[in-house]
Amino acid sequence: MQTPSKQQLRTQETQARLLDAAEQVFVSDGYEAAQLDAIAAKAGRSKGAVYTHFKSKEDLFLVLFEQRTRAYIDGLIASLKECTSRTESRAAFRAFYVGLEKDTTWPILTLEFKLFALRHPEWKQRFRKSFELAKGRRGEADESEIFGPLRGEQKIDNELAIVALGPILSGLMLESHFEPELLSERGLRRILARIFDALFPSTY
Amino acid sequence: MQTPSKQQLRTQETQARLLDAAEQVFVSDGYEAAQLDAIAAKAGRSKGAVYTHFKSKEDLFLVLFEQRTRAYIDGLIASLKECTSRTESRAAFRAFYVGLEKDTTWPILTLEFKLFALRHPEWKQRFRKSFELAKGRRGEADESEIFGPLRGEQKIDNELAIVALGPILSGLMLESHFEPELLSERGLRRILARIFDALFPSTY
DNA sequence: AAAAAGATACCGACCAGTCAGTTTTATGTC
DNA sequence: GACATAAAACTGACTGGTCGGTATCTTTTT
Repeated sequence: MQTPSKQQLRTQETQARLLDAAEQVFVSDGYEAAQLDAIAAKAGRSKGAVYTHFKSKEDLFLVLFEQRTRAYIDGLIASLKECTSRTESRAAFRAFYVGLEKDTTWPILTLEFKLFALRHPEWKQRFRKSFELAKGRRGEADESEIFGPLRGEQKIDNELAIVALGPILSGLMLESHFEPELLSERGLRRILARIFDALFPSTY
Repeated sequence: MQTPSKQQLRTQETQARLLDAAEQVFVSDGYEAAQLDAIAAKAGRSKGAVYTHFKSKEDLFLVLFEQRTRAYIDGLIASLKECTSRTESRAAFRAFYVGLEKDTTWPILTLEFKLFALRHPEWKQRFRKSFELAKGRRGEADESEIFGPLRGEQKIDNELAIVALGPILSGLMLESHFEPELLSERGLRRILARIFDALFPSTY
């Protein structure tokens, strides 16, 4: 891998800036209300720059989705790779999930992505691609069978639990804005931990 | 209470039609993308009619929120009122909550409401009013102390659990569109039941 | 006859997307 | 190295469609 040219660096820099700015604006205003001018300004660029790097507002949003989903999965995989025993894996998974309560952006962003996908069936295919990529990589990591060798109902419950974690976090995160005392950082951690332990009993 | 005049009936009819149409369009398109023309058309009225009954698009949305929140709480209270024992109350609450998985509109609508409130702090006051009304009525119903006489940590965990239920349902409902096999109606019921039982143990 | 509900045509602000022109980087050639 | 030329990144002004809101007129109810 050779050192990137000045132009490649420039491109990377601008794209990263635009994606970061887009993330902020999409989360705080929502996809529809988000303005490309605002995103560009926050990135220290002009709207024209957006269009040299992305095909459209929708494309920018989808690339952001793909990029962030990959990063999220990478983080999860990384924290699982090091584990050697099943108990260790479970603890790492639990810590990763419960620790997400500190990130106020990601849970809302995923909500926005899913609402968008729901309402733009023409992009569903592209979303599915990322979902399945993520699923595949999680599957790989799960070769070690973190939760088990499971069969029948147990296996289904486990899969159910895995797909449920993210949405539950998103829902709670959003609610925390309206119940700041109860769903404080501490409260969130507490209830997330309870839910995790209920969905993933430490012994089967 | 005297029989309503023809005009009052007309008004009620139109408002109900507009609110029903608004609910559908807001859910399927999202607040920002929803068009008043579309809402009016779906209600068999014109945009002008919207403005004889509501101050603005925002007002329509907020009235819808207030109306639906009241209806939701009414439903919950009604199913609790009949109970005489604590076990009965718990079962009724559980059935009510787990049964919500059949309603695909309400969970998404609440998401939309909360995202709106998050992004329009100028309306936060009006939202809070409805939230507190709902909370108050739930408190009344809870005079029978459905979940027990609780103290300390237990009491906090119980309150946490109560506010968590709704958002969890919303998150899962949204996710079910992307995991239709796992989060089928049956799958949803199953995981909702598990979560409920974990958050509200039948014995303390 | 007057007041309320509703329809329709219209306006103006807003904003995604475009385009012509400028700056920056890459690729030569001597 | 200096200089020319092309290509890519970027800017800023502009445009055209969209849609919340309004004003005027018609219909229904009192």
